[in-house]
Amino acid sequence: MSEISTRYNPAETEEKWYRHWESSGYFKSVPDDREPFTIVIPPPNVTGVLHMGHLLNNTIQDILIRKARMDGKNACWVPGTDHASIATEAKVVRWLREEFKLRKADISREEFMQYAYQWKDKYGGIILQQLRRLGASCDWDRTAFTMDPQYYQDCVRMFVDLYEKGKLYRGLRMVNWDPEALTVLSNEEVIYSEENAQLFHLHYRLEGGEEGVVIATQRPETIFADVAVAVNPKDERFAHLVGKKVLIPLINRAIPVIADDYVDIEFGTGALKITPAHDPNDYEIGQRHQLPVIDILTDNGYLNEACGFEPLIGKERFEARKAIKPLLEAAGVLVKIQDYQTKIGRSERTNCVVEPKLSLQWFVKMTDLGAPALRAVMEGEIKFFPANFQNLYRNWMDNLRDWCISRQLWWGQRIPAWYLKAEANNKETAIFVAQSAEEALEKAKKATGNPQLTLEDLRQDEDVLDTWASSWLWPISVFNGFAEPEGEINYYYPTNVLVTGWDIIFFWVARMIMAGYEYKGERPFQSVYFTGMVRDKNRRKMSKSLGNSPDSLALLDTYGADGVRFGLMSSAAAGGDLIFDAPFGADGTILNESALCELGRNFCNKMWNALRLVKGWKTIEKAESEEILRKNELAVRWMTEKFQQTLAQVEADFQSYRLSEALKSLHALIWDDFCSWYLEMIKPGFEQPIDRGTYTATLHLYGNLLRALHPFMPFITEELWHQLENRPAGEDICAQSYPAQIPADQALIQQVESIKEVITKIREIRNQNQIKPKDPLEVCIQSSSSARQLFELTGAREMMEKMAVLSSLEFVETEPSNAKSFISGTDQYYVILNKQIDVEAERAKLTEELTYQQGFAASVEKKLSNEKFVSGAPAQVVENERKKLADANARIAILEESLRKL
RNA sequence: GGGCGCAUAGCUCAGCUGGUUCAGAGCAUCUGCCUUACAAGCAGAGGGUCGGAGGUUCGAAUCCUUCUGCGCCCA
Repeated sequence: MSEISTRYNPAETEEKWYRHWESSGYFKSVPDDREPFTIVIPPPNVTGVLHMGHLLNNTIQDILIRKARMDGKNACWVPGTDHASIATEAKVVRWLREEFKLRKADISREEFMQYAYQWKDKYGGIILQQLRRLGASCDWDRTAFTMDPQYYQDCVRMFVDLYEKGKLYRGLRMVNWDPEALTVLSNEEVIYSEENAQLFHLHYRLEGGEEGVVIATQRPETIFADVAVAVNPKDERFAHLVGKKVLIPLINRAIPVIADDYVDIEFGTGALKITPAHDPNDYEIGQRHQLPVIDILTDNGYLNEACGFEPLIGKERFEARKAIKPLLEAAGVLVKIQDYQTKIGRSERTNCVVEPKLSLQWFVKMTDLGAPALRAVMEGEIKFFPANFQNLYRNWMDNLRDWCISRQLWWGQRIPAWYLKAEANNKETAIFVAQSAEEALEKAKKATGNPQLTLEDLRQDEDVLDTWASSWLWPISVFNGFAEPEGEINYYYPTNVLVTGWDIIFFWVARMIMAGYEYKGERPFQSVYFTGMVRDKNRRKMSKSLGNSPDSLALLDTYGADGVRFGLMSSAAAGGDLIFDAPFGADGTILNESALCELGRNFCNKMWNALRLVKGWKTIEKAESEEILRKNELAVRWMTEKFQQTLAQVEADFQSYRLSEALKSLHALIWDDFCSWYLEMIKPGFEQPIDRGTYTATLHLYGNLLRALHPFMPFITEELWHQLENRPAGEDICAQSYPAQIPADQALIQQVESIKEVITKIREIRNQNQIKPKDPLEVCIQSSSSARQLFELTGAREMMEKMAVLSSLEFVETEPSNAKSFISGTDQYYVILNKQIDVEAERAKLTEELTYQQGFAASVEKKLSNEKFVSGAPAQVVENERKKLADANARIAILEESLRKL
């Protein structure tokens, strides 16, 4: 035994087993006659690295897929990566600058794409290697990428299809504009945070008079784009001004005063300048009142000619804000400046303040797409875990706005729309949306009636698709469902469950549901398991930029994949955030440590040492005595039933995706029931052998535990599975079936629980009286029918004698002297002590217990004497109460008797 | 401003359909053990008015109302 280390070494085993599993083809899936169980991975960014969120998310998927595999299903977990248009493009741009001293503007689109693919080939897919370290049992042959030629083609096909169905249009809309990256941003890419800002109070003079109105604005440089001043129609202060005109300071352009409910009477001065080109709300108000739009900013955020105020033309927006202040003061219109806090949106990538901008973009009409997607979730066709995410989902689906899917980037699927070169940029009237340039040309020839047109006369839209507008096709496209709708997608689709963070419920989950119904007429997945966010001790979301996230690979090194998986899962209820406990060092940097993962590592050690114990036993054919045999047989019976009891719980937990609960049940079963109780029950004396029957049964039980745990902790279970017994080739645990469920014998479990309770109470008395664990004790049992019944269970007496270390265990009619007593159930036990009992202390203890029992009995009696309870409550509940009362009364009788004798 | 959620032991959280598997787990704390698999361990213990108040019910941590204190999403 000395040759086996007392510590489990994950580094040695994990790589070995992963390689073995992969080369054995266990993770591969091809359609067959088994029931499929499909998961598509939420594709991580192709150039991303494994972070804590990935660890959690992919551990959950792996647990589900391994369980399904062991359940005999055709388990298929499709891995892949997302091209992550804006994030990757930003990285490529930086790489070009740093490695090649190139700016994006210096090279052609084609050259840029070549570099981008180079970058992708070099750094892409690292994360997929890292997922292997975690144990992820993906079918790697199916690895997909959202920019694969086939996937690209599906996006084009989708675009053309939506356009032809009238569900896609090109239009001028308010969008989030990043003036530095020069692209539209999705809402998700805009990070809002509280910042200090200033509220300028400006006086707008009434046309032809001195009176006027004071408005409050945070952006005085945009006054040149004002087209109105709005007040609330209920605001009496300004009622007389509505319909009149006021003059914009500095340029004295006249604009109307209008009334609109949007204006908050309480905020600022109650009067709001309306600047449709530079504020989304103002734009909507402008639309309502048919006001013009004056755009005074260039794409990179400089004031343009349209502002009509010479001194500021060509100034950057924030420069202009500084510059305008003295000018306003000089003009006598600056009433005051007020500091205040407001939410400012910045670009996730460039940290540049996002500019609302009116821009010509492609939009998907959401109303038609949203209806079936909302219905599916509300009617439970797609189930959410936890269910209350339905509310969040509905809230968003009820307020759908058209989806801007064009991005001014190169890295992505280029929008398949062509325009006539003869028409000016962004002024196109003729749009040809087609699968290819050639098709577009045909359409153009027809539409224009000009057969002389050539490809040279056409210009393709410069923009690419929003990343989500490709990833919403993921569950369909990874099975080539567009090109081969009758192919294997018919087998794998709809997928079984999607596992993802709730933060992308709108961006991805909702849209996949829409795409599913649009293109397959069917839900893309049966269930969605929402994971929580992994947060640090201060409840901040772990992120690279905050530097509060441990290095996930370092964690895997320190605790092993199983240790990390356990640490994450043991406290990650579905939807609940996970407060990860990695502490910070003195210098404020995150330490790659975790008490949670330590628990997982300790658990591995525990199982490892259980193996060392069991494998160290010598066996003999027959137990040395009948007593040992009876004890061991009871232990095996009990452990078998206990296993079944927990297994039923685990299966139920899997049904409702309560994976943390399932893991905790298995942890308790293995650590407490199996190691602390069962192994101690059957453990032979020092250097003593164990009977073969018990030994074989123990190996079998141990194997069952390993199989039940395997989905959660795949590596150590595989290692122990093979250490436990010599297995023929191919008998790997990951290809075993999950243990079969058989109803557990609850009565037997209850009887052994009673025995364990007595053992624990004897140990407690040992502790209190400083008796060494190995000193044998004499214990007497007050004779009663219930006590005799308990010990009629074969092996019960022997089990108690061993576990409590007793020299004798006898029934008595009268209380022995010099004994400490305790009550278990309704029976009294006496532990004989070779010393004088402190009578007063004993009396006090008994009296306290008696008082409690009497109070308890009284409360139960009161309940039972309530006619409404007896007639109203279910019979089982009433019966339970009667039993409680009877037991309490029995205990009271024992206590009173004991007190009398003292 | 609109919506959603949370409050249970010192900490982090379970607690599913209202009822003895209802007041739980892990960590932390305390006591005793280097016991022959494991000190990354073993045997025990203490600790809570389930945020406050009211209501429904035979019965409430659980359902309803309200207050307080915190999150989050959307505008």
